[in-house]
Amino acid sequence: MGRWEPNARGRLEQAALELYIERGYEQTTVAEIAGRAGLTERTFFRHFADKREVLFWGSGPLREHLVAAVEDAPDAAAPIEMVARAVQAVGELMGERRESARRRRSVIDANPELQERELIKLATLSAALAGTLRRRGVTDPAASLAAEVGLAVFKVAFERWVGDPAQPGLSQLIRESFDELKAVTAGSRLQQR
Amino acid sequence: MGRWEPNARGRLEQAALELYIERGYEQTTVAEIAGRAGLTERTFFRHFADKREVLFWGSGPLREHLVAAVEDAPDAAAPIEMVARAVQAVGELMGERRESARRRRSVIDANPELQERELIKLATLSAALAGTLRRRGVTDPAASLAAEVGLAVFKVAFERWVGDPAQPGLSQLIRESFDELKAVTAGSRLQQR
DNA sequence: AGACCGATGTCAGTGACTGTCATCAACGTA
DNA sequence: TACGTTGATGACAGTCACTGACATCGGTCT
Repeated sequence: MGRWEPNARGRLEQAALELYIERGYEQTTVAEIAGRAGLTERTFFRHFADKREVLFWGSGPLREHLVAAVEDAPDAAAPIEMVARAVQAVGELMGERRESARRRRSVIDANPELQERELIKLATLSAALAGTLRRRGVTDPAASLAAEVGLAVFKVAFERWVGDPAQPGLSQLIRESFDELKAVTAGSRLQQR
Repeated sequence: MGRWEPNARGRLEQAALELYIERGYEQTTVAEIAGRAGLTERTFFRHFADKREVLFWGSGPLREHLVAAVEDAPDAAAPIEMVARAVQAVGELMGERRESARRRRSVIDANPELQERELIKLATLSAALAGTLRRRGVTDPAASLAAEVGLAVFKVAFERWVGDPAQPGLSQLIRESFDELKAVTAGSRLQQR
């Protein structure tokens, strides 16, 4: 057995989530989180860059998953279709954990600092998607737009999914939102020259 | 003459921008900003909620402008068209100050904290747009999507505009990006059921 | 004159985050 | 077996963003 209890990182993550839910994000100090995990404040910052990051480390694997899905899409697919497939794949992963997503979401919704972090994580995903599209030969305005728009669709679908228990599964909501996107952008008056 | 030099807020803003450019955002302390403006640190925080906000207070008027443009759009216009008009209007406003936009952008690009703030400001604009659309009778998935997608288009156009001096005016880039959006989302394989 | 107001200064905090050095079990190696 | 190395942690001091409370003092109103 090691010198310390195993899984320090996991204990910190768990303690942080609990405290953020119990008292709110701002009312929780890093020292309290570390204390509940049986560690010191300094150690917290060795595992997470800052107090917010403990809620967002999962976005790394998410990014890899998205990128892989775009890389694996058939050549014949249109760019937006590649993105749609990737977003779908992620949606199916998250679809399992609706309750835990809702808990996490309630914490984030209550604090603007956390919302900022969430947005930059999404922007990172979008940039990764756009880069992958470019590597597959999609030229630039289209690549950025497809990635950006695809993530916007995901965002809208995800919000409906966590916000209303009466809604169907995430996968289906994403599909519906992509259809809605098509309807919205096909507005006959879009050409305004 | 008043007891103090006038325009404290403006002096703080000016001093902050200068210092952020000279030394970088992180290397600048609020005390230094206040000192250059002939004020104290405490006074800085009376004018700006935090060290970043000094770069972003302009987004308030921007929001009002966007919302007004959507409110003034003709009833016959499709939702995405209302958003496109609003974004165009804003684009024409900013189009004048390309150099100052570039300076500001270089500061923001160099610091993730500032990028986070920028993103949440954009999200606020998107939410305001969506709310205005709803008030005009657009139902919800469509309203959110039109707002979100419209701002994504703006973002892409804006990035090209500030990033490459060889690009045409912002107004034209926004028009082109909306066209590109239409092309991208019209991909024949979008229906993936 | 005197009461009040509003912008600023002063000062003493709290808490996030960092740099640095010490500790000590585990592990490899002579 | 002894010994050097490594890696995760603790201890501690420090910086800086941000806040609350109270003092100051021209300008303004009555």
